[in-house]
Amino acid sequence: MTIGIKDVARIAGVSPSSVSRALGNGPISDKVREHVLKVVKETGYRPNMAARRLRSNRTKTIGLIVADLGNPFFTAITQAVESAAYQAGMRVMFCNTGEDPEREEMYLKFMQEERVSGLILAPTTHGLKSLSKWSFDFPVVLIDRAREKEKLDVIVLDNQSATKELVIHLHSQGYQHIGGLFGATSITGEERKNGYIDAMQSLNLKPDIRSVPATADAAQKALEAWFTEPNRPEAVILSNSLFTRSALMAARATALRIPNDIAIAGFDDEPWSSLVDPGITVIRQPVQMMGKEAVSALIQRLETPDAPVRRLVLSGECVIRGSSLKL
Amino acid sequence: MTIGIKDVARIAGVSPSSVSRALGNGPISDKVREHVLKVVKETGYRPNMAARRLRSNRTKTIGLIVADLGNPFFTAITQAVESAAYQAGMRVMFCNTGEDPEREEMYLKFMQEERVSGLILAPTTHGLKSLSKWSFDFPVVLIDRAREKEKLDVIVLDNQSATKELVIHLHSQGYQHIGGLFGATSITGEERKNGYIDAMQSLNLKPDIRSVPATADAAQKALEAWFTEPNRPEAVILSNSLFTRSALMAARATALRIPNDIAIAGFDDEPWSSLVDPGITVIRQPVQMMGKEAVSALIQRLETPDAPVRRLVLSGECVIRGSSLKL
DNA sequence: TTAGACAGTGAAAACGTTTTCACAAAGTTT
DNA sequence: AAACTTTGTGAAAACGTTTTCACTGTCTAA
Repeated sequence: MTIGIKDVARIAGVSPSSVSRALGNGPISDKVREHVLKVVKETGYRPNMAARRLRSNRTKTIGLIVADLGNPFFTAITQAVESAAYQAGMRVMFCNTGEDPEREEMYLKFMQEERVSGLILAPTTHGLKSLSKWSFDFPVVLIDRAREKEKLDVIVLDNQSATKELVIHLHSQGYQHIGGLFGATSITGEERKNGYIDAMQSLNLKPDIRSVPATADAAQKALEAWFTEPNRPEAVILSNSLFTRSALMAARATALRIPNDIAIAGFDDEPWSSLVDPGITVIRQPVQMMGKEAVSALIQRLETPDAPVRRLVLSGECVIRGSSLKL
Repeated sequence: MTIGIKDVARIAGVSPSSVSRALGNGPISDKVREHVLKVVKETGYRPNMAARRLRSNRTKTIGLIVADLGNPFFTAITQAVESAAYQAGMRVMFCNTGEDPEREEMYLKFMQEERVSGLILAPTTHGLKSLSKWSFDFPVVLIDRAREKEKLDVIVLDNQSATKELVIHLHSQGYQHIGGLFGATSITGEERKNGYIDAMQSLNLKPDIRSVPATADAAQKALEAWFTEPNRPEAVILSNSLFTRSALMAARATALRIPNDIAIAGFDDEPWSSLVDPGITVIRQPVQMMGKEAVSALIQRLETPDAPVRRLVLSGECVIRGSSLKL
């Protein structure tokens, strides 16, 4: 038998309405408020969120759907979103699709059933493309993954420029045959691939591309094969940190030294990027800011639903380490 | 204007009760069920979870509170719990305390307000000690962090034995002066410390201990100082992967070679543990199983609330790599 | 003083479901 | 054929809050 608002009201000698007002910020005298809050504390009363949400029709909850919690990029996003939401007095309902469109769809439905106030979403490519079929009655902010023209608010990295920077850096070191391994299941991988192609072409270099699903195994297998081909690349760009890890393992398996035999540059600065020897050259993303801005965009959208769509494009920072230098 | 169960009922030409029964598994004829489900699909009706939970008094939601999402151990736990819960037809409400007792308390309150079906908790030391003050009206399972005698179901690693194994391994390599750095804020750190002391004493070695708060910075500072002392240890045991990372950086900062100048062994087998050179000797925890067993324990407890308390102690696996060998 | 505005309060309606209850129709046992 | 069960259905109550509405005083402006 849990204690309800009526019990508190009875004990405090007031009406349930007054208790509700004391807990919220309705019009109430200081005297009654204090007294009620005292009783609330004494009784250990905890409001029933389900009832509260049903009646008030406000959930004060932000949905967050990311594609892969195993990717440190997304755990960092998650932490940033949670902390920003917390500061804004909102809760986060967190879901992880594991790059699986089916689970993504399930969670999207779920968000609708929960009647979240808003949603922050890092969709799979499939999800992104079918997003127009949905009709959400809450604002949606896309994070990390979006196309050029979306009808939603968007927070992304400037993938094109970031990849270009990596290519130019490798080229400036004297590498000519620069390969690229890109994730086939995310729009991010695609954008980075395009940036790579552009950059290579403007340097009069011939692009050399492989695409694989976003799993460490697939990447490693592809890389090992690639590394043992007769005309393997001198350098390779990896479109995410999972792939970078795989590249290190593939290099080890095929007995290639970094950067002597194969130079390496990738995305996402992880704790271990500087621990391995040589350190890995990476694009560092402003993850904290991305999470914070996503929440902020959502809140702005809630305040002004009809404001024009915002697209925030952030720049990555190129951190150069030994893995990409020419010895 | 979102569509409700009454709208569906009207369109289908039945009563709301029948719609409810068709969606749940109440007694209903196949004919009506099929028809209703068709209308549900056509209209895109999404049940209001708040209303459903309020009336049915069942949330079908598992709360999960972990201490540090930045720690890959906990992201793995989170993934395992989510996947097990999903299979059991339950949702997960996820929270991250960041080792902050205040936030932990807030989230515990929150779980009560949400009326979760059950809670899986990795508490801070503070939270663990004050747990008896709370009265939850749902089952609680402690994961990773619990004392010897808890009145709750528990899933933990055999920290004592695992640490002992590390000590014995280092000793068998010929190391005598083996130090230990342990987290001061978790019971896990404490248990590992005790295991270390026991093992050292039974080998007639003198324990040499440092304790720090569970942050990379604190650990690195402590280690750098330690590594430059005149009688620094020949080998050091780190009680979590954050600390292991810090140890690598501290060794680099003080120009100590691993394992020549300082041998290293720690907890948690992370992707980078084998990528660095030399690879790190670690205790690998059965993370998947821990998450799965936690959900399973919770569900069993829900089914048989009065069954005796279960304490599941799992063994770690010692993975030996170059960082702990004697050259 | 009187009228009007205003602040504080309680009773009761409302939120969108599920569940209880009553009942009719159909089946099953005597 | 009578007396039970069983099955399927709809009306209405119930879940625990917030919000609307009406009302009582108190304060302010004329």
